[in-house]
Amino acid sequence: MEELATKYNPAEVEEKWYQYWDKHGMFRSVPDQRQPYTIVIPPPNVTGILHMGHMLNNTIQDILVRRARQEGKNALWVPGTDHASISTETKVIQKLASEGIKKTDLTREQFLEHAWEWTRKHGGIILQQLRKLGASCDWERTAFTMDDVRSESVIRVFCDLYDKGLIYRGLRMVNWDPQNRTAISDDEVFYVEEHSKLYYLKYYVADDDMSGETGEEGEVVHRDAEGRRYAVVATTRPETIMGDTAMCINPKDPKNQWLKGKKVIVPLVNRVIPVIEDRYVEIEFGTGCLKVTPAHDKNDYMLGKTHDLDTIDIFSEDATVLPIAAENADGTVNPLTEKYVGKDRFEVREMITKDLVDAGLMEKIEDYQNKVGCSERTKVPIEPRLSLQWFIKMKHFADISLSPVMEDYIKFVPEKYKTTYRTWLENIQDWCISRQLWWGHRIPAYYFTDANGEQQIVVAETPEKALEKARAIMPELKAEDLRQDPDALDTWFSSWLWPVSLFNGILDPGNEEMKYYYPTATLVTGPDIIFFWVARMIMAGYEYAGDKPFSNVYFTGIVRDKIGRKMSKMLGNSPDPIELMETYGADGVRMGLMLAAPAGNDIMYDDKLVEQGRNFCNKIWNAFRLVKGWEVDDKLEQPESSRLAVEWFGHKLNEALAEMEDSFGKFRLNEALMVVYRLFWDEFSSWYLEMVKPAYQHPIDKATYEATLNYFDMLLRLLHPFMPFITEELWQHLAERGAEESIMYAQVPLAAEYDAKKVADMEFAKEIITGVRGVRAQKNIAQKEPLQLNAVGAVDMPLESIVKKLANLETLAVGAEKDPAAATFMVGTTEFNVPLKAQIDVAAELEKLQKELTRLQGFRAGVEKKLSNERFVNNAPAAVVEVERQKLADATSKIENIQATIAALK
RNA sequence: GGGCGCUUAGCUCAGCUGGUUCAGAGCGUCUGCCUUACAAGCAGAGGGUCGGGGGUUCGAAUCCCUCAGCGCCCACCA
Repeated sequence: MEELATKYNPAEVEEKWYQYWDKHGMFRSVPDQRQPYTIVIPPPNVTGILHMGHMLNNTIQDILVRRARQEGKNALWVPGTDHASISTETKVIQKLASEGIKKTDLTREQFLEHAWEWTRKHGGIILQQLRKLGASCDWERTAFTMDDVRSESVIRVFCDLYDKGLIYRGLRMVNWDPQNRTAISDDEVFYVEEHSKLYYLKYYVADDDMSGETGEEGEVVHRDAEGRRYAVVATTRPETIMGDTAMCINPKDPKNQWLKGKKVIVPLVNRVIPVIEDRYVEIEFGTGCLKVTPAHDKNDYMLGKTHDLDTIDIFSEDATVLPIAAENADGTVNPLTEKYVGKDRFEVREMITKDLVDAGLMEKIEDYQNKVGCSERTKVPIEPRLSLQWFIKMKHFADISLSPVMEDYIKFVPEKYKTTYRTWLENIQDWCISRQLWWGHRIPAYYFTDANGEQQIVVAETPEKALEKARAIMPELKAEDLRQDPDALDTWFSSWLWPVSLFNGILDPGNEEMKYYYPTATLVTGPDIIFFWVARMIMAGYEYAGDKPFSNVYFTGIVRDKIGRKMSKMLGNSPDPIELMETYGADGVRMGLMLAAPAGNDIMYDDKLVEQGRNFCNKIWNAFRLVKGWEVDDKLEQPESSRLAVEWFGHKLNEALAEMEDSFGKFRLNEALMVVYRLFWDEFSSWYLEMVKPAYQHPIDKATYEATLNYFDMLLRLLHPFMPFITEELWQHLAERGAEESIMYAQVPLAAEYDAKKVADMEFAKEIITGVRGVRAQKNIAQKEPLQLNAVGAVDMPLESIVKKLANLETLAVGAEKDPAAATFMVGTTEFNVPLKAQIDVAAELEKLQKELTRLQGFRAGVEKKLSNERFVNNAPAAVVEVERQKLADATSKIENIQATIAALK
């Protein structure tokens, strides 16, 4: 074997083994007799690049998949990407803009060609980056939400739900970006603090009889010089008065009781509108009177629906036809507004304010600080507008998806998200699935005008089928008379089918792959998309595959920087994952992330973590160098100490195996990692290897050597899911391996029974060794210098040979007398002493003993107090009382021992 | 405003169906070591009245109440 460097060099190793695995099809899975273990990747944006969140998420998935493989399961991890309609379309628009091309200058087909080109150019980078991380995906199965199977699945599901009556077209208040002339999602709206005005407008009472001279107690009645009564409404948007269709008061508002049942006149517009009552209105805000403009405000729209109000849109060209065509939805007002027509909304605000003041209809204007929703992309204030959108009725889906999670048929980790899930389902709203975008799956709805001049809609998978359906209504219809809906579907409408569509379960229900791989085992994702994605996959899973899509959902945390801020481009606080892997190795990065990542907890990223990971790689590497450097002598007899060490580590290993199995079962991957980390570093390297290590340039016996290689092999297998590269490298070096062997398929050992007594015996021995080392450190005695050790009184010493070796003792005497001239330490109730050639520092020794004595006396007093409490002795279980008695006895014996030592020293 | 959760060593977190696994782990800190596997290391050491207060109990980090601080989600004041 070639000489191994003292430092592990990940770069050389990682590339080599990834290609080896890939070349030999080791990630490939096809159905067979084994139990399946399936994970579908949360598809990253096709044009995205790897960030720290991906690193964490995909490391977890890889660990689960690799572990399952080593448990003998047929593990499959399906990769793929998401077309991410909004973000991709935005990027393409930006790119075109940089070339001086506007989206509106292009036809749909031309634009989509640009989008596909963009996707081809940038797509798949992220999948390449996942390979660097070691992701063991079955790349032959790589899917894309807009490839043929997935697209057809989406369209089929849309048609199916439409036929089932679960999809409908309805009005919805959208966030309209007047500059881009498109609706944007709530997530793309950001709020900015703005200095604005609060306008107090006069709404005169219609047909006022001017009665009620003072009004009731607490009422606030405004009157003008002629005695006519009016209400005052506070608004930040006076220009919308043209869309007012009601005024609203809180029925419990004492100030405005007199307005109940009245009608009022919209200032300037002179339209008569009713006064309605709704508890939604804040009594304390402004005057307690709210103008209601259902077409231009979300809440007003809700009020309008509840109270059956008219809707007047002041922006669309024809206020009665919805939705508004994009070309006249640029924020200018429509002919309904008479003198203001064609003017921009902000210009209109100024004009109307002046007109109101001139007409004496403005009570007052106050300065006001409020938040205005703006488009993330164009930065202009968004305009809430009504438009026709496509919706899915969610009641049915909520009904089928609640109990599986609540009853743990689908298990959430951590469990707290069950509550979040339930709350959402219980208050579910219909899902708006149309987006005013081109990039995505185009809605398969087709419009035409029938013989009566009425608009008709048909929904079908292809234009041909749509024409067929349309001709059933209007036989003479031609293909060109059919107009397809221009909108695309919400990206989540393809994502929610992902676990089913990946196995072609939509187009070919009940196929062999579906039967074998579905339901999948575990979904690994962030809690931020529990509604957008997780819940909806559960719905679609039941609707289209008749069962849950996955058995477990592991919610990861968010990767933050070390002071708790989210990683973001703007802050520049996110390390580049690729650079990180180049610096610390993929294994080091994986390990560092996992150490700090309990399920559902955010992780505070710090370079220290990946440093620890890298250091651990190096530790493994060097332990391997030691073991592989040993000369074996077949004739050499196994020393007693080695025999005992080998026996002990077998028990220790099984103890750790049981802990790891438990941790994996609970998805506590960081704990499983910590167990194996300590097993390798502390128990194996620091203790075991030191126990069996032959003297310098001496050979080792065969039995010990082979046992050690075997343990090393087992440890590498246990570590492999966390650190795939270094473990493969060393596993291959550890023994002669076949041409297509891999640790990926080396089975992880199952936890067997172990003897806790043997483990405890070693702990006792270790404490003695540590005690001697402590004496050496204190007295400045080199490890090379052999010492004598005496145990005072009788004590069982089954691991004497190991203690002698590691503590470097020439003698270990049991049953010795106290020695005032020796350095002492206690292990349990046994006192040990090390006779010293040099004079010991009596004063220092006394001080140390006195301190310990004081502590023990305090401890004993506490126990005595407890035991003298009758209620404790009578009420506590016998076992607990017995434990206390034992504590008392131990403490007493220790105290006597120390007192004797003190006396002897004096 | 509605809901959920958190507060334990300098940092990140376990422990929370009450009682020797009850005060733990990793990292960091301090001291001494370049001891031929590893200074990305070895050996040793120190460090917390479990956010404050009250209660239940023989017994509370663990259960209940309350106060303070922090975080997340949802709905957002015209």
